[in-house]
Amino acid sequence: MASKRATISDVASLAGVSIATASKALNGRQDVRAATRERVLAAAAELSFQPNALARGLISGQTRTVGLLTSDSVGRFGIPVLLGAEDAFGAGEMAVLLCDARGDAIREQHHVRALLSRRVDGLIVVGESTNPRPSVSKDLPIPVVYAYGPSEDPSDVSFVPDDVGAAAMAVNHLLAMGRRRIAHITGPTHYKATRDREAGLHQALEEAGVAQAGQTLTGPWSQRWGRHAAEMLLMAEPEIDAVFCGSDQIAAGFVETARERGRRVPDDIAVVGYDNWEVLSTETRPALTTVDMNLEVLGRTAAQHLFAAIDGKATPGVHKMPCQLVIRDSTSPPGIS
Amino acid sequence: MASKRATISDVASLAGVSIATASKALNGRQDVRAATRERVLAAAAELSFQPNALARGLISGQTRTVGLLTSDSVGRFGIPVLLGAEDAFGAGEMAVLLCDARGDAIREQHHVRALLSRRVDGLIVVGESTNPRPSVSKDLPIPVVYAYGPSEDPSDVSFVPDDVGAAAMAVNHLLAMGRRRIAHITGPTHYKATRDREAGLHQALEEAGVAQAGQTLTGPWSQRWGRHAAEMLLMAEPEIDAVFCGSDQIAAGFVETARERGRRVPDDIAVVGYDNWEVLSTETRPALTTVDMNLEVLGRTAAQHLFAAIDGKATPGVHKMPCQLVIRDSTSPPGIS
DNA sequence: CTCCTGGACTTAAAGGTTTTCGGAAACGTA
DNA sequence: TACGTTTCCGAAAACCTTTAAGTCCAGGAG
Repeated sequence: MASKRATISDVASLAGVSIATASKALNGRQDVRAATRERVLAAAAELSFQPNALARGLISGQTRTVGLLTSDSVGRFGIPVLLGAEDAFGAGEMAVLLCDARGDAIREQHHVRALLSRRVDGLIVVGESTNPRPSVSKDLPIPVVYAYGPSEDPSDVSFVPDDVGAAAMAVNHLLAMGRRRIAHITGPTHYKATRDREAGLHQALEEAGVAQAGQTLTGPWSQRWGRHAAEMLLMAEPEIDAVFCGSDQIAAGFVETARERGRRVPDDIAVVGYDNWEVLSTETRPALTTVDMNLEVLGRTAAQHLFAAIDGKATPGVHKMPCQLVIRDSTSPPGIS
Repeated sequence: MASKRATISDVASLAGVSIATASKALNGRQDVRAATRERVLAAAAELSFQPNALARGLISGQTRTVGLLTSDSVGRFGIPVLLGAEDAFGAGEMAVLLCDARGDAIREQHHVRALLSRRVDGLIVVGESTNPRPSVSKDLPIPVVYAYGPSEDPSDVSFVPDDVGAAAMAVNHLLAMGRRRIAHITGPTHYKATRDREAGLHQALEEAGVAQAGQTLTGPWSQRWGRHAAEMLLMAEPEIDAVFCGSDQIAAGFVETARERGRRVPDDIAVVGYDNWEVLSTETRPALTTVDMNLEVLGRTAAQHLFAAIDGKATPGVHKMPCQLVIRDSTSPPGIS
């Protein structure tokens, strides 16, 4: 459609100057008379000139592009991290090259090579869970930052949510609301998230000198499991006054069954979820108090840190990012709701 | 960390040949003796040579990169489309440059310019709703394909779900199950999706010579609205035996309230949702029969079409992609469930 | 008058790869 | 021996931009 794209030499000849002068004028550098600059700018506008980023990158060695390598395309957790990162980059003039390895190590290596070949300035690897994952490759010529799923190698840079702290915060909230018989329903134990959140629960209970009500119940991350666990729990420990759930899905299931069994939430039993998955947490009745991992902030922070690393200053290690407790009706004091 | 990256001239001198020969050997072209090729390949492997995609793109004019421009980062609908596209590209050697305009036209133009400057080979624009949107720009030197949200300009290429057909299919399913008093609860009328789905409903009812039960109820796309509408509907039209809902959220709300009001689903009232948002459609009781828009397929198709357009053969117009009815328990015949 | 200074502009190299074309060697034929 | 053909390889241009270095000129100082 559009005729051949204009190059800087087209602009230069239209303005009647040399290529070098055109370049200087366009980049706002010294040694160009104001009138000349005007002429060049006018010519560039007329030809709607766009500098070729490839040629520019070839010279400078900087492409102003980063790779974003994700393992779980469809994942609930990868997306916000990705958005946060894209946000941080978009503010400047960075671009994001998106790759999805679908959890396959071979494909991941393939993508890393492709990104290297495209001379990206850095790499963000976002995991599908907070379980540590193999380092993407030992000696890459570019900095790498891990988000959500940390690297196994402690000399890499990783950003993860502070699950332990968040769980403790959630449980402390329940304690502050006067609850003392707190049960725990959560996900599979092969998730580090599960173990971390349980650790946070125990830590908070221990500090307060309160015993956990019943055993921790582990199962899949599903609403169905929340309902099933609710039945078991209400049978085994009928006197509980609070439940800390490992996810909003589990919490939603618990709330539903508790209602059906005639337990009032929050009056009889307070419930805290995890993830702040809005379609669940705001639509249950009552709306769920829940932990928000601030994943967009995490992604943005990871991206900003990648900038720093590109500029030379990296701080290795696993950085724990604070989470936030979103307080809604499911933990209101009795009589308020 | 890693020493300076190897160039083809490093490979050539290590193999003891000229740059031209090295290039030919690496690209598997003629006019190279087998033994020479071996030597070059060995040298490349030893230096772990990666051809510089920038230099390559500069010459060929093809970057093997496409831009993916989305308006609603966080959107439920953009994501699967994006994944499908990424999938189609990843199969070849294409890379995806991701941009999020956050629904801002200015930012969108900015991103288009940046992508053009990076010399992408094509552009996919994914919309946040099926409402037609302004064409991204009149005369772009590269092909553009619109996915989910079509362009206002009929000479552009757009791929959208066939909402009319899908709604008709859903209603025909209800009719086939023997339902005759079918009501409709849906979203805001300023969504084309709402209007299309209602059109499909009417088309199917008319063909069958059946009248709609009550007025169409429109409100927000929320579970809350589903509950509210359910109360109104069960009051106004107590004899309905089926409801076609404009989204799974609305359907989930309806089902919940219907249960509470003592109506059995599906025995008394069959329910069909829309979107197949699994966290809702499979976790309601009973699980929802619902329309799956096959958005990943749509995204993949759009990407494949973009390939074709890059190679010169585009077929303008709005292409309606078929949807699929996922049948679950919420529409089983009475007595089966 | 010469020399110097500094501004405004141009020339040319560099960056890494692909590709065209020409060259050289080896071989067969007359 | 002279010539044509085939096979393999290398020199150099091209892609587009940035930048270091160089040219040219006017004007001021000595």
